[in-house]
Amino acid sequence: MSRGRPKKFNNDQALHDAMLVFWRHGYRGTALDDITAALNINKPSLYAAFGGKEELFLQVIDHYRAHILAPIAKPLSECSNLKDGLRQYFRDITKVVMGKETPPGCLVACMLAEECCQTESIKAKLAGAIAESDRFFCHVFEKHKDELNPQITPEAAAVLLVSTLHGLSIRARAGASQEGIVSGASAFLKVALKQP
Amino acid sequence: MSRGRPKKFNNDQALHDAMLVFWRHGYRGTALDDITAALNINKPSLYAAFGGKEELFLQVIDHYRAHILAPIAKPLSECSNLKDGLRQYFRDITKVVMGKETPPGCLVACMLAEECCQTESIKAKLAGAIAESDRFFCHVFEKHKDELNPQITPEAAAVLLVSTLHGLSIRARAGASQEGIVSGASAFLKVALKQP
DNA sequence: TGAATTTTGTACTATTCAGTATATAATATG
DNA sequence: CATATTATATACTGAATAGTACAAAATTCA
Repeated sequence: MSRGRPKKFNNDQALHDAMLVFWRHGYRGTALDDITAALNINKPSLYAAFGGKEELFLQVIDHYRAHILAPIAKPLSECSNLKDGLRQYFRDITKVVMGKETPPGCLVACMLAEECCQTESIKAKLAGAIAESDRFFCHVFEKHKDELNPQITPEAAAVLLVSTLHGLSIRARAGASQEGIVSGASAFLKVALKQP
Repeated sequence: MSRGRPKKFNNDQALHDAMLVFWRHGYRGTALDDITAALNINKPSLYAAFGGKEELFLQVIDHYRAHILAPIAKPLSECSNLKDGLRQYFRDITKVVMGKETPPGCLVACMLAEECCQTESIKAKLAGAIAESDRFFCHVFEKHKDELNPQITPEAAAVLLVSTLHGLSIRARAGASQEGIVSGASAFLKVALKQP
């Protein structure tokens, strides 16, 4: 064990809990005291571990992408059949968007709407996350181009998919029913894939 | 003329200017001092005319819907041809979403992402705005059902359209290029309408 | 055991912000 | 002209908030 008084919290768990607070209350709507209360730690500990509010938030976004988005995306990148792969993906991602186990909506989308015009580093990080989502889905659609509606390119389909999910996030944020979210998601599936 | 000292500002113009401030900086990100500075009035005047921050914001949303959204929607509700009507609508609405003359994104969508879990009255007002958009587009699609992709119902098409625009708002908020926004919008048009 | 080291806990500071009290200015009416 | 009335301007208050100073606690190592 290293020297000095032992830490009473785990950095990764703390990041996860902080994520949930930001996710629910937004960046501006979250006070650092809300976070220290949720994590049951003190402010100096928070600052020592993560830096100030802005730096903490940037790390929260990384955590979100690695621990919430990536596991859902992985099966899609490995699927042999686009239709089934997307179905599974939408099942998983709408569960997140609807906010049954986590706060509603996509964290990236919601925080971007709020904070984009305020803090440049946050805008850049969130914009980067969207760009990577675009690239990911574009790659998936290129790989399965034969299953795509021939009216649209893989690039456009990726933008449409990501935008649809972000729009559904807004809707979930408004308290939309499960039906509303699912109907939007399945509408995308129906029109974006080539019909047999 | 009425008795007493005359007002130095016009309520509607003030609402418009306040809208622009909220639109750019968000609800939490806007200080009342930002608004009084932009309108060149004092806080007691603001309170006398509109009430506190929350009440002012609710009126700003009404103003936005009446003066930004409604004029764009009107031609669509009167068009005889869905394809051309939607094309015109997307031309107009993407101009707003891209934020050339106004701040980027849809005000309703962006403020909902930010403030939904905080202030119940604001959430209700914004959720109501989305519900009305849904109804509007659903009505339009029902009227022109013959032009719609038969894979989807008018209800689902309306949810998909509104969600797509909200998602593109997020994207615009991230600083997306005009191409990115337009490609998403035209992708919707290509897949949502019946192909000739 | 005692010094060095790292984290924790408490208390504090400076700033920002929503909302208000009070006084003053400008107009209409009698 | 005097009074009532309405709006403006300045200054203030109390609460919240990001960030920090400093001392106490807990651990390792010599």
